[in-house]
Amino acid sequence: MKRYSPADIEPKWQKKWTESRIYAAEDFSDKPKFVMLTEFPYPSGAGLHMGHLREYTLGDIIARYKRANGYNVLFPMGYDAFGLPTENYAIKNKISPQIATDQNTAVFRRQLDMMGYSIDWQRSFATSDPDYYRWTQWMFLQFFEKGLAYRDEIAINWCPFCKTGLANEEVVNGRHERCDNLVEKKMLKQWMLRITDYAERLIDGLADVDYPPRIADQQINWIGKSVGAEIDFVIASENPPVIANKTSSVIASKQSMDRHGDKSPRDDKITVFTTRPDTIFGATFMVLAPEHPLVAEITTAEQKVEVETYVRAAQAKSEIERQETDRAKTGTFTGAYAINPANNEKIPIWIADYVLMGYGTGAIMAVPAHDERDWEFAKKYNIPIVAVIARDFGEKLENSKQVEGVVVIGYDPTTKKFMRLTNNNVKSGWLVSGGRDENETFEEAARRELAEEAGYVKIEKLIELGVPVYSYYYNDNKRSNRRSLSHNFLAILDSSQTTSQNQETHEDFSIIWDDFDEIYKNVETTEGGVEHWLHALKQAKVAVKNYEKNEEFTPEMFAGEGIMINSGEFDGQDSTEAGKAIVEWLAKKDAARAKTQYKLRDWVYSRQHYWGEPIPIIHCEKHGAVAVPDDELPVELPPVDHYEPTDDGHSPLSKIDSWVNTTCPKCGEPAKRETDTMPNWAGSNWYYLRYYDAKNDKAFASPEKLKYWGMADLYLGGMEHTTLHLLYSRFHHQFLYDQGLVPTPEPYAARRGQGIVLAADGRKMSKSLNNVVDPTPIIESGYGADAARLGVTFLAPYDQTTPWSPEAVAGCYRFLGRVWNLACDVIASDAKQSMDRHDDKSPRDDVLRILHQTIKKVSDDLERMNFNTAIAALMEALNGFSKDAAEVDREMMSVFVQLLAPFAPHIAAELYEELGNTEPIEKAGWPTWDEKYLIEETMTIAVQVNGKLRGEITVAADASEDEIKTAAVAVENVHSFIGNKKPTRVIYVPGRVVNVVI
RNA sequence: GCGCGAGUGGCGGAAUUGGUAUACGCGUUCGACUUAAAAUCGAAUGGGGAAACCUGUGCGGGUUCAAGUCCCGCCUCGCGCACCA
Repeated sequence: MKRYSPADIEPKWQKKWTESRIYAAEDFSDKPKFVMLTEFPYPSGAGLHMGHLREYTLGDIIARYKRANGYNVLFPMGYDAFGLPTENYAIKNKISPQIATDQNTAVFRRQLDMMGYSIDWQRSFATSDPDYYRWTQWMFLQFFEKGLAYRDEIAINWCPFCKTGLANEEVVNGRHERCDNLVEKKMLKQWMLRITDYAERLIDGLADVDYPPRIADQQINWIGKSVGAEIDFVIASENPPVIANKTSSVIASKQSMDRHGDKSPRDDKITVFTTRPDTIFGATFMVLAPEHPLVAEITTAEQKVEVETYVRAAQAKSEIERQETDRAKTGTFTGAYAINPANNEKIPIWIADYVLMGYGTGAIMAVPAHDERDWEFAKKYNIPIVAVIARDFGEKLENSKQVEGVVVIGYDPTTKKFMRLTNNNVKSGWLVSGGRDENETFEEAARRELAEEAGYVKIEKLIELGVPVYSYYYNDNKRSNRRSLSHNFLAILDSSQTTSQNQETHEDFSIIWDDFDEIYKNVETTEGGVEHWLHALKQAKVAVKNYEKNEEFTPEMFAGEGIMINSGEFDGQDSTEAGKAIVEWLAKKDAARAKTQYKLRDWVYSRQHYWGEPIPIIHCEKHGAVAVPDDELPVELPPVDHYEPTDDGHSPLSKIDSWVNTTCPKCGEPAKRETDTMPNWAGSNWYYLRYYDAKNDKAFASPEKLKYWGMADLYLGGMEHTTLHLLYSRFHHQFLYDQGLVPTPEPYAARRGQGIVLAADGRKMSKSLNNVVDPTPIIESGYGADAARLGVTFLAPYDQTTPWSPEAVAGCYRFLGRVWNLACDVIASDAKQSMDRHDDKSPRDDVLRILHQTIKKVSDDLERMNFNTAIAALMEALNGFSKDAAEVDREMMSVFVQLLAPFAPHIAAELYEELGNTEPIEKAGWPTWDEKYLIEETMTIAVQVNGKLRGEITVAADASEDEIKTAAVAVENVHSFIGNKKPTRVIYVPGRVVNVVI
């Protein structure tokens, strides 16, 4: 035979496969079915890239492996053809998008064929085929009829470069994910899909499918579920709102002028959404988003100019600017007040751009003690901070009796040292602390304890260290559990009193003065729960710093759960429980209701472009938006002279009067067609279903075939689609399921994301960096498709982002050349009819063992999708074979080639035939291993002394544990390490290692 | 800031339940073949050391006869989200 030459054998086999249709999937086959779905390509002008190569090669490996294992495999392919890139390509090259699509899909088809993929091409289509998008439009009308497709005029994301509206998911860091241009806000009347109705289902459905955690987490995160409550705050009536005049158009609205005059107090309320109703007693102000409709109504005359200025400034800020999180908080007071429904306190209403109109109600109750943003804001504008949740330290103890007390940290400003008490044990110490007596304030208790325990009475300044804390302990004397509410104080001592006086009650205590780090460490060594002391010390450190800078001490912000304080009847309750109780309590007064919020927004479904599915709606003056009747579908794209998008928010279709003007399907009166088209994602929402019945012209697919094929068993795709296509198509499918149109609640049984192939320099491949590697030239340069397939698979685990390595393909090519040469040798010699040779430990046994080990390893690795290590195992096997090449016969070589076939199908098919097999390799099934060939006569065991490797022993496979241990100790090197010491233990791990412990 | 993941030779990466760290490939060095080069084949290859041996999986501790793997505390990088109340 000749040398290995992929250029000769690959096209030959590709032609055979196409002609024999050997990879066609069979509807209703008796075999178990397996749908291997890969994301279909967007047929851009650039052709197949490395990402495609990796994804489709992985898909093909699995498809071929499953087929060999007896599955009826559907491995389909289509084209996601509608959308901006094709339109831009067409405009640039002055051809129609249809022609551009035809040209590009032809290129893709040729390139995919070159790779030898086992695709069932009978079922292929492009989403821009009218036969296909007829059903895309039909499905849109199902949403429309159920009220899940609706029109709304809202401020949407607008890409000024692409001149189209975008969905939320298409905006990444304020930029359009496709063209990377900054996105603007624009008011447009848009078609929307009510994906928010499915928010809960989209989360719940993840429990029933096999997605990697990072994908499921990312979707859950994006949906952004928050459980909380809506609470109404009545606007205080003694501040009559000013009537805005006509010139102040920024905040004046017609509505506000109309509504002023006759309003009941109940109407004048601001509804907020909060996840922390438990903190409501600490709501010391409210904040409205600058765009909030009530801003104009409530602003007082004195504040009008300031508020208008602020609102204007907020509007002028770009989305990017408003999203910068490290920006200092800004805002302005409206002059109005609201009543906190929990405690009837009058609290000021501010506006600030850290509150977003697009989430919740666009208004918040601000609780500065327990929310970082509110805390920053309150600090800046000197708004009171009221703590209503106390930190809860240590483990909760049952049946605790509540006690109250103080902790006092003494500080000497002259020496800058902190005080601790101790007795004989100098290592540890404690802080001044004690219970509060009846009729005594906490501050009085603090002064008394400091005097009694430490003997200090002159205090320059006593500072309460923020929020009181709870801690738990067991009281030895009373033999019961205690829960202690402790107020913490920093006592800045008066420098005129340099030594302790009056130390009456506890003369056995002595005082130690420490630097902060020391006292922190020494208190820490005290037995028992001192967490709350450490917390108090940290607070004291901050307070000292403030004191030295002559600043007020601002209590810390605490956003966690804890115990209720300053909250009326709810005091002492656990905040989690109290939150629910407060909502119920307010609900009885009709001032609150439980509410779940999602970050997910409804899906902006309109695009102002030519190359997409026309939205099949007719606008009639009498009947409004009317669905195009089913028998008139598809609404085909009319030919146009200019495809360029316009700036006015309308698609080029709007310019074709003959197309736009039609009649109303309901009344026959003149009417106009909708001129917006659907987004790129519309076609990919359901394409997998079309593969099940691609030629059907009565339905998008027949119920029988939908039922037979069911869910896609494995869906391989890019991580970048997790919150785009993957989320959208799950929503779309769930809706179809609810209408009884598909038999499964989820579209994909399992999802895996392949990693990105970076350029060899470790950066992303991009035209601008000029580091793009195309797969096709690699094949054409002589390495061939098989080497390219091996190369991209061998690089790294399939789901890992990794740099491309041209040398890896060269290495794989060498490997295939060696496989080829070995097979040639086997065929040429042909002498070894030596199946019967069974000497002990013959070379033939070695070769057989290697073969069966490899069958096992490759099978296991393929099941776990460890493709790179499966290839390594094949390489190892070849290395082993090469050592005893004379022992390898045709049968063994055929099995090896079968194992190679999913990865490198062309060379495998060729060699399988050359090795004398009459049936094609596709009919050969998958090899199985026999355990009896795996058994070795001897085994090598490592010998350690105290866990360090000191030698090796080779023993018979059936040697007893005692024999092995004896042999291990006898090893000369081991012996020298043991010397005359006696081993205390000898540990034997079967088949692995002996460890001698001395 | 929040969520997820990862740190192992010169490089990509291996390592079932804790059990001989660096499989496999690339690169490098030496050798064979050759007039020569390429291709191919063979050998070596974590670091230090002549060797015995020491040392070594991001850093610091811990558990264990034994730690890349488990626990505690950090650091760095990547991805996603980000003023979401």
